Amino acid sequence: MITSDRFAELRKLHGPLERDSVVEPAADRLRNLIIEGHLQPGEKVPDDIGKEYLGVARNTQREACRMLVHERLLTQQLNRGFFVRMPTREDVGDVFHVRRLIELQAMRAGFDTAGANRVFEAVEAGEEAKSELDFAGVGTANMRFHRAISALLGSERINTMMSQVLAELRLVFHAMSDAREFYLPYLPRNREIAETLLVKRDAPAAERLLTQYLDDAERQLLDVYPG
Amino acid sequence: MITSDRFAELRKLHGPLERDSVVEPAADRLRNLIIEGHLQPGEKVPDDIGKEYLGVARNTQREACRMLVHERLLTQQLNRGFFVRMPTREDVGDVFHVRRLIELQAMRAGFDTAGANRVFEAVEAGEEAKSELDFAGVGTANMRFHRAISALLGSERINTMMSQVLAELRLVFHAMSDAREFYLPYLPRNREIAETLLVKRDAPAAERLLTQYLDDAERQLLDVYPG
DNA sequence: GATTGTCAAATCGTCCCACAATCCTATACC
DNA sequence: GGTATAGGATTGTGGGACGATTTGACAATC
Repeated sequence: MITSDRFAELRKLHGPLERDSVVEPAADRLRNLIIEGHLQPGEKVPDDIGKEYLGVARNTQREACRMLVHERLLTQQLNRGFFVRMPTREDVGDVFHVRRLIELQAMRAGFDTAGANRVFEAVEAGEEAKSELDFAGVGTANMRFHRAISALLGSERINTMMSQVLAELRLVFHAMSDAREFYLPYLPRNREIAETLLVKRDAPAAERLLTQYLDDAERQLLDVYPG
Repeated sequence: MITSDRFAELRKLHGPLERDSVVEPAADRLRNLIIEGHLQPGEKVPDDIGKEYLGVARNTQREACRMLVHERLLTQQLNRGFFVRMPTREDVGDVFHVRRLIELQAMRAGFDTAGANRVFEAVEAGEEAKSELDFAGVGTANMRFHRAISALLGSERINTMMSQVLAELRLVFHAMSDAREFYLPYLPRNREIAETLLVKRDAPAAERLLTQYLDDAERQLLDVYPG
């Protein structure tokens, strides 16, 4: 259940909302609330977090929610309101389907040093988070790694697709009881993939590694994810 | 410039708006207005088509517009309102980038008879439209063909991505002066691709054909598309 | 004649309130 | 114990208000 205190508290933490347009930043905040798990999958998004946390009117919050519905982070049930999306097992399969399509193809794309750097930065961010036992950070870094990988394709559209798909995947983790350490064993594999592709420049091998990675992650996830 | 008469006229044509939720159907109508070219790229979407054409309040129309911004059909300029998106040349390149990613991969996917049927239905719809000199119909059928192709991948997410990308491509055509007959020469190639893939079952050959198709279409488009 | 400055009208972004439709809950009844 | 029902809460949408911003015209200045 959601209490007003919670949002008053968060609002105090994040400060008031200030920028030119109001809807986008409001949507950003809501998105973060969801991605970081402050709003659990299945949980209702009350109609007036707007006033309490975001400091925007009901209409405005609705616009923001509508955007997040479009991003598959929320669902809307008529006359019942907005809820944090609860991905099904099929959704998980589909997410990995898309990831295979994009990420494996990215292995075959060319790359420049800037792109390679972003990949390695993500790898290192993950390892650093691991050393600090910052599990949320590990998850974020992992997302970043895979976004960096798909960014090698150099398509703005694909980047946003990938961001959305990975955000949706976060919902899956928040819907599981114990997902904290899920990504830990995958960190070394991230590095291996990065080095195979970007240093050794053995794309086919990297593709095989990534295929294994995705297969393993999907299976492991589906093993514990409730229907 | 937009006149009220125009929307009154369209409203009479399309009838009043009726369904459970109101925003989605309103967005659907706006989307059609754009896809069918009644609203030209670059044109402003007045803040109150809502009342005049959609029969919804300003707030509601805003929500609908916001959705279409998310679909890349509209852009929003602060304090100036919503405009039909005007794709750049880079956008065109990126659209084809995504299409290659998806459609070429679809050549390698398996398929069932239902999927194959949808492809051939689209091919035939195109040929029929051609025989009736219905150029708009040819364009629609072509969209349908490529959606059917990418649907072979069997991913809900990819289907919607593809729909969006193709809708965006329509903007490109509406932004050109003379795009009527653009797709005519591509109809036989659609059939050839379909038969190579689904009847002869020569996926590599189909992939080559489709690669050629996409390369040609992109080049031909960029040749005439203004910067 | 071109640039700049000013001002009014139009439009936009947002908030606020109203009200019907719907859902939720708890109480009463069988 | 289960079902019906009434009342309250919440949602979806309409419509208006108001400040902020843009736009376009017109005057002032270089």
